[in-house]
Amino acid sequence: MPGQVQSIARAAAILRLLASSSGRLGIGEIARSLDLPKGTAHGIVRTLQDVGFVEQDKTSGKYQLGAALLHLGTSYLDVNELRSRSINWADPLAARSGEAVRIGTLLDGKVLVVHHVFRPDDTLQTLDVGSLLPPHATALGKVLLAYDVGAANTVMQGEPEPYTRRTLVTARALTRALSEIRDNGWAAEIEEMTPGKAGIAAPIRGYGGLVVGAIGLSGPVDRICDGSGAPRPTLVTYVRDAARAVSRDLGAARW
Amino acid sequence: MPGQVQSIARAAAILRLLASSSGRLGIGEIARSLDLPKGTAHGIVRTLQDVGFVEQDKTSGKYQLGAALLHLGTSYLDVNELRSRSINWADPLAARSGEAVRIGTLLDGKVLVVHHVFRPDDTLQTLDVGSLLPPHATALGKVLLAYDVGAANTVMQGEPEPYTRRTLVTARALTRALSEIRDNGWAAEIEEMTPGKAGIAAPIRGYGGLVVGAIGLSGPVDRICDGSGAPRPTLVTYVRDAARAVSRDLGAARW
DNA sequence: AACCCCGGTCGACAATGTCGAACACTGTTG
DNA sequence: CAACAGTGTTCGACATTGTCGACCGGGGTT
Repeated sequence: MPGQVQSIARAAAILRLLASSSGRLGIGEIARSLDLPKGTAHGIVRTLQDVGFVEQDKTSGKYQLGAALLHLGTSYLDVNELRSRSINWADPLAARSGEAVRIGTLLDGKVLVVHHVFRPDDTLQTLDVGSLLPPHATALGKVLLAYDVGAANTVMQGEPEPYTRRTLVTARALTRALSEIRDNGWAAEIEEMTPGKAGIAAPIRGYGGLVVGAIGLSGPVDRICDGSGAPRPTLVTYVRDAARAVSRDLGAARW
Repeated sequence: MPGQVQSIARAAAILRLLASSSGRLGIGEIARSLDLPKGTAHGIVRTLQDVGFVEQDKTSGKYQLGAALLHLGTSYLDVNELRSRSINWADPLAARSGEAVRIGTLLDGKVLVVHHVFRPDDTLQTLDVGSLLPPHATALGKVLLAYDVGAANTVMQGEPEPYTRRTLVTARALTRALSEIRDNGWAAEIEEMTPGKAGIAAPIRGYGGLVVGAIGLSGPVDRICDGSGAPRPTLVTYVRDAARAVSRDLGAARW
């Protein structure tokens, strides 16, 4: 495979940098972070500004992401087949379970939320479509890792952040959990990300049976789990049924 | 101002092309649309694919927007000051008025929705944060045009699409409407976009008094307007109050 | 089997982007 | 009050870099 177009790769790196370091960055900081000459960085940023991908704060002179990206991002949602097929099944799942439903896919080793249905009868929730969740501490993420050995290895190379006492951080614990998920066909997460919260998720398969995403619900641990501390079987069934339905819509043969 | 970085400008054009022609495009179509040699287009697209901005459908070989854009888009929302300052005031406005509230800004001569609060007690609504609205047929858009002569001229150069019989399409009608909006300090739209729907909007000013966005509500015409067909004064006051509050938060001196 | 369209590859050429020094400006510091 | 340390920005010479068009291999269709 021939090489990349250097300037475009650099432009993308600048955009990612601006996205990660939430807030505004000066041209000097950008150049330093990416190890580029200031002049070069400036040229790239200027064209990104011309096309609306970054904006410049007039008073401070610093740069931030631009409005054009918002439209591109939502345009992605329009063509994303995983999302469009999921919508029909996510709403019923939320209604039946009474919990918030999210659909995610793997992006760069993390979980990208492509759809989100609020918990019924609860208003104050923030939409987190487009946000990235940690793969090792969410039910969605663990499902996705279970069926993507490459990503799973990458996560275990790094140091998984311990959000709570129950977060799986060692490679041993993660490997065992993922293997169990593969056997069961679904994953649970109980207070591994936030105390008092739990989640259940199952894999969504696309054409050819490949896992292309995951669907899951999350809520207070005392509603997700039964008295013995295990996920309620009825909820698990709901989630798995929804996952199978979406998979069927996506053209997965018989899952 | 020195020139742009050619390849980046081209890459941006490809992304916009993919966003507009909703669906997948082949490399040939891309090259033809932008008048580029196939080889060149391929190199750019390949790089965009490597950074996750476009994805390729394995079976058809066609390209579409990639997942990384979704995250960049929402990252933009996180740093967007207009949006973050608006949120505190959009919810109360929706609650007081009982209607859906939207906040928009001008992008490329169209209205980009940066925040959206659903109408209270109504569930089935689709979130249109990130979507583009026509400037000449929405209350938000007319407000923004009224305070941006450049964009207003551009819109009038083109041929404004007539959505309904009441849509303003001639330069004369638009110019008069915008002038009136400037005098009043707010705008209304009654069945100019969709029959049976109406909206009210007011300008949001940033530091220095410049108009940086607009806030408005929309709903069924019989709830927005009173018996005589004019927008209800109480609703207009609500909207203007909210716009002033946001402007104050943004640092506009006395508006 | 001949054809046409597709996406992908390759290598030569020069247009293109890169680079580092210099500029104008601001706010701070001695 | 001047020197300084920052900032974002400009410029022009150089050669790296991306562009370009012909060519390859494969699927469909005719």
